[in-house]
Order: sequence, then C-alpha cells, then structure tokens
Amino acid sequence: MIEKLLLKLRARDTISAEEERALEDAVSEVREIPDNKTIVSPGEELAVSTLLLDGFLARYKDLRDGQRQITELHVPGDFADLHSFTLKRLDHNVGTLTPCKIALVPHERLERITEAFPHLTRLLWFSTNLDAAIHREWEVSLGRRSAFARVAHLFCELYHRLSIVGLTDGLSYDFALTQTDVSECLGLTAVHVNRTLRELRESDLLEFRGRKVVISNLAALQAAAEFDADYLYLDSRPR
Amino acid sequence: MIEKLLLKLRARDTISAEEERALEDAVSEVREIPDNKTIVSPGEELAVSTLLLDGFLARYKDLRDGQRQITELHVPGDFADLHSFTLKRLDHNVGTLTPCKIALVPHERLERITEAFPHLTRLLWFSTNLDAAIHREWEVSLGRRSAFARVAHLFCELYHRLSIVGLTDGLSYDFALTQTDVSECLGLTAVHVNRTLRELRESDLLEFRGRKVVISNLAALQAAAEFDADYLYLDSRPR
DNA sequence: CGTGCTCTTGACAGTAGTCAAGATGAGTGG
DNA sequence: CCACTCATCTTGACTACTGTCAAGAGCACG
Repeated sequence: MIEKLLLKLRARDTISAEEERALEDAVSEVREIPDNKTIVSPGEELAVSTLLLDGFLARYKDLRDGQRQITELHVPGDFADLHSFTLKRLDHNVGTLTPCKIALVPHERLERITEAFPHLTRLLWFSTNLDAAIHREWEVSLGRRSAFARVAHLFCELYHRLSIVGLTDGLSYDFALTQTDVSECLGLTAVHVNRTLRELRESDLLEFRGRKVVISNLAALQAAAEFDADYLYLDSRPR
Repeated sequence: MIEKLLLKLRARDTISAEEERALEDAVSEVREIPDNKTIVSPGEELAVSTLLLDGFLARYKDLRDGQRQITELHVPGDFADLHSFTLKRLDHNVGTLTPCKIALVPHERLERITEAFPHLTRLLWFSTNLDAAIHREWEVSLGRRSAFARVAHLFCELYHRLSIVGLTDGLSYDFALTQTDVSECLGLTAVHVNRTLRELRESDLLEFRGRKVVISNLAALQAAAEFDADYLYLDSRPR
C-alpha cells in the first residue's frame, strides 16, 4: 500500500526491512476522497498526517478577494502534511484536485518513530525538507520566470516527481487538473496559461490536452524552463 | 551565545536545561563574516550547519541572466541551513547581506542529538518546517500580491521575527539592506521597490530610510498586506 | 440533447519593467 | 578639512507582459 512512498524514499536513501515495517504500521486507515474537497483547513488542530496514495492533492492559501495560490502539488507517494506533525496546525489548506486515495498516519505513531528510529526520523525530516526545496524553486518561478518558463518548469518538475514513483509512460503522464488549477500554481490567470500552453504546443515542446501531458522534447523543455533537477535531491545516500 | 536561538525556540515550546546544554555543546566555532559574502554554494558537500548570531543572511538562487531570487531572509537566532543536515548539499546559496556573526554546528553533533534527544530533534525539525511556512507565504506574495502589498508584507514579517528575538525597538528596527536586496526578495525591480516605498511613506504606513525601518501604523500596514501572523507559529506548545 | 464546466480567442487595460539621468551620501585620500 | 568616488536612491518617459472582460466553441455528464 505504501509502495510509492517507499519508491520515493528509496530514491534518496536505503530503508531497512524493520523501518519499512514501522512505516507500514504507522498507517491507521485508508480513505477515498472525491475531487475538489478540502482535507485540512488552516488553524485546525491535527492529530494525523496524510499520505497520498493516488490522485493529486494541493496545498493552497486563499486570499480575501477569492483568489488562491497553490504552494505545492502532491503526487502519489507524498506525505502531504507530514509537517503538521511538528506544526500541530497548518497555515494553509490541503485539498484534492482529482479523486484521491489517502492513508492516515496518527501523529502518536510518528512520535513513536522519533523515539525508536532515529534514521527513519531523519528520512521523514528529509521529506519535509524536500517539500521546502520545492517551495523555493516555485518562489524562483513566481518571482523571476516568464509565464512561458513557469509553465514549462512546472511540467518538468512533475515529470521527474511522477517518474520516480512509476507514474510516467515514456515522456507522458496522466494529469487530470484544469488550466485554472495550473494558473493557481503559477501566479497567472487561466487565460494566460491557456495562451502559454498554445505557445508550448506550437514550439513543439509540450502538449497538455485531455488530462494528459506529453512532452515532445524534454531537453528543449528543460532548457526553456531553466530547469535543473538538483533541487529534487534524486541521489541515494545516507541521510 | 545562542540566546537568540533559545528565544526563538522558547517562543514555540519549552526547552529543558539539558536540551539547552546539548544545543550549546553543538556549536564548534564562531566566525565573523563581512557583507556580501557567499557562505554556502549550491551542490557543495556540507558537514556543518550555520546558526546566525548577528546580521542578515539570505538564501538565494541565481538565474542564468544574472538575476537572483532571494527565497528567505534570516535574522539572528535562525538556523540558516539546518536543512543541510538531511539534504547533505543545498539547492541554493547562503550569503551575507550585512556583516554577520555566525556559529557553526557540525552535522555529527546534530546526528547525536537525533540519537539521544527526540524532543529536541522534533523542535529542530519544527524549525525547518517554519522556514517552509515562510517560503509558502512568500509564494503567495510572489504569485498573488501587488507590489504595494508585497513590500508591506515583508516588513510585517520582519517586524514579528525580529521582535521575538528582541531586535525591535517599539515599532522600528535596524535593517541595513539595500532596496535592491528587497527587490530580490519580492520579485520586483529595485526601481519599482523605490516607487512603492514612496507610496508606503506617503500613506503613513512605513518609513525605510537610512538602514532603519519605522512602522507608522502596524494595524493599517498589516491590513494593506493582508498579513496574518499565523504562519509564523508564535504559540508555545509541546511539539 | 440540454446544461455546465472548461477551453479558446480577441480587444483592450494596467501594473511593473526598462532605460536613462541626476541627486544623495558615506567613505577615502590628498 | 575638503574634494572625489562609488554605490545607492530617486524620478521621468516609455515599453511590454500579463490581466481583464467578453463571447463563443468544445465536451462530458445527466
């Protein structure tokens, strides 16, 4: 059940059989959630964290005028709100963008891991630091990249993140979000995302239609985005 | 020496005398660094983390065309690259914006803390999660806020962060960065930051001149920025 | 075969960027 | 003690990227 989490973590470090069992035992419950549902609201007291098994989740913040900014997308294998274990409540929403399957992990079981499994603890800590690295790269996109590079960058990131959990098929992947969802990741309007997707298509870099992304030319796409996968920490080493 | 770190952490949880000693003992060395020096470069293998004792540090990423995006500012008491403990190398630079005093903390001593002090480990983990929360709020600024609100928001954040480590004097604080530094935090040009600072001055919200920030009307400034301090997790509770 | 949601495109608007020049001010050397 | 220098700040004129508004097309679902 937690294979995708294990794929994600094992891409970064080795995990012993005992640690694997500890992770499996940490799950208390599995749930299916329809799309566009809020799972966690800001300020709520939290006693469980959410592991995403299937579908796409977003962390997002709402603004007074009704706009929202998505601060990170989550793909299967991601611990969407592991950080709530130390934060106790969140500063943002967590919600589904597609129908999702999630596993719940009670904080008390995580606490037991921190008492008994220092290395696994560091690996979970690493996982939240990886989320922070993704936040930083998004800050660069939002602050400095053109709309064209921003869109290209997002699809490069998703390609690599989905790839390590086995959810790509060559250079394409299923991606059932709307253009509005994408615009809320990128600090753009949906109209402008639409225009930019057309440009990417016309440049033979990428096609995103019918809930599917097809990358036509990964090297050129990454160059256009100034994408460097280093921030995803894809090397396996002791942590 | 680590009083500001203790002030910062004790604003969020209690720390025992034993834990305090473990933190003190983790420091191996103290250094003074001039301004505009790079302390950590991306990709470098790291075996120590940097605790900022005095001055302002920035985490930033360089772009091909020479622009840079600052992804977080660090104030005294911040563990500027504690995340390198699990990441082993960084995806960004860490550099001084003013002359700084820093303490070095070897990763092996942090590892010993994770083996022997689970609660302190969670508190350090919390500290990196707090950095991520700041990243998220910056994503919202960069993606959705107007220049006016962005500038206002940054100075609100700094006010609160400096306040808990005792570096504010009423509603003012020392802030020896340039307008260019500020523009690199906010995804704006220095010229536009300059114009926006004039607007803030003319609106009687804030003055930033001569290396000093004076907030004229905190409530109005926070309202203009749509600032909500929740993301700084200023409540003390078991973590 | 409607009904809505999403996608697409065009025309126009506005916020922030670019370029350029002069002012200010702190630190340096004669 | 007074130029001088260099970085930073300031302002104006113009540009452009992205947003806004609006309308129609496409498509999945009931």
